Amino acid sequence: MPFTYEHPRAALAVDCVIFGFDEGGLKVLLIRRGLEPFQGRWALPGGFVRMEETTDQAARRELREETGLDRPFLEQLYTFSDVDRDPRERVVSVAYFALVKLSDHRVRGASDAREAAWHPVEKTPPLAFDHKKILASATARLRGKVRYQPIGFELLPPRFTLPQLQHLYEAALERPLDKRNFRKKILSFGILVELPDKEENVSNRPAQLYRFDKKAYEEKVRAGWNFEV
Amino acid sequence: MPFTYEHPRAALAVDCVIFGFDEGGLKVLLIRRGLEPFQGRWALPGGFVRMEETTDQAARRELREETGLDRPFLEQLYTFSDVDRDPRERVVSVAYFALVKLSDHRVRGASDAREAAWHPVEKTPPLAFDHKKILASATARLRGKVRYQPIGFELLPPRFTLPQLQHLYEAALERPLDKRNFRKKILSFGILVELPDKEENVSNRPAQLYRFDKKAYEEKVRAGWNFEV
DNA sequence: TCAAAAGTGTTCTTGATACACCCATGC
DNA sequence: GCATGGGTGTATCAAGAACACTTTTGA
Repeated sequence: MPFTYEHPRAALAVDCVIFGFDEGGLKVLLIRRGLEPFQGRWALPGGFVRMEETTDQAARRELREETGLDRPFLEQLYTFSDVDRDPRERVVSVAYFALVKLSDHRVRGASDAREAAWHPVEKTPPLAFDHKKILASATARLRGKVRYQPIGFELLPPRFTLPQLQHLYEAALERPLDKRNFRKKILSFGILVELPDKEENVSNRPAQLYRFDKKAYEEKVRAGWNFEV
Repeated sequence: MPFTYEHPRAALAVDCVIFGFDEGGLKVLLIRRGLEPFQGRWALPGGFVRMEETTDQAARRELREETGLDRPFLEQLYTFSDVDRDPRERVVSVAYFALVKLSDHRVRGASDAREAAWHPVEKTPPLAFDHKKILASATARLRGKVRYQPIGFELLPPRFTLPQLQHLYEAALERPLDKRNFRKKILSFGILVELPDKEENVSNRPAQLYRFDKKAYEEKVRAGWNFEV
């Protein structure tokens, strides 16, 4: 129910599309709503913006509350303002786009009052509000972004293999990539460091482990490099 | 001065970065403020979002009020929410990015109470609020967008020459382009129609006039074409 | 020894870049 | 006839795409 105003104003909220990645592919973090409207439905984590914080700060706060992570990759996505997107009253929502390492993070889940879970991006349950639209917009952004910015490293654990990275790219771009060309390209960027170890406990040839060289990456960004895949 | 609320809420505004192009280069439409704060300073055209309209509709309304144009190219840019971006009270602004044909349009200018004028993008006067930041964000978007979407046609008159188009690209990308390679590339897209006429009243060889073939363009977008310059 | 996934080079094709001279017009 | 900007083609180089076999491990 709306508050009473001298002149009514829209409420301002943030919603976060939080992507993760594991063997099962791209995942998005959803919360099951405990209250009306849309009670019992899954929704993007979000909440109202406080008077003393920016929308960025609000998104970061939500993200910390839901995932416990402090410095995730986070950027503003788009502002959704359909007049009736919330049945209670006018709520304008600034959507954010976040990438987290599933390895870092265990969802708070049932310990909290709310139920939270990772869902495969390509088959989410019905969502509350206009969150289906927001999610579609976020996956489009992910697909676009992955092509020219090496954001894959935000989603993978600190030590990862090239096949893992390739699967991530294939999931984001929704098309298969040639193994040899992919390796050639990625390694040519010079932002991966080969580690002394290999994958363990696999029943096939173990893959080489790498880590992302953030320093080298930032150098090359400054030097105007282009990381188009 | 803020209204009185049970719980205070931010006000919601839109600001429009409206680009035009003529012989002098890229221009942006600015309004000189008649009221405090920032009285007398130049600012981006904008205003508050009404309860019964989306931010898109509010931006379109502002644009129509300032330029008289009805169907300009318009897209959402970014939402600016710094707590003290407006000295009066908390105002969150959704910025929009618009392209108009200067040929279509004469600024309402002094007829209105407000003074409005086109300023060269690369040397604008000091701006009110955080509008310098918004403008910088818009020019970055323009530079990025021009590379893969033929938005040049939104800024040029219905009939234009290839040298005009090239100058526009050079202004947006802030670097010179090779004439022959540019023509080859642009014509290869197959979205320009050669008109029967040539430029007039020039003291040199008159340039061929073209028009943009919107139908062909939309066909090719559907077919998955790529218009990277 | 078999199954499963990792790793490795070369060829071909395509698109990007670099570059210099003649042409049409107004004055 | 001269100054001004418009218009044209080719050769070189770099990057992207296609493609098949050998290697390492656990079972």
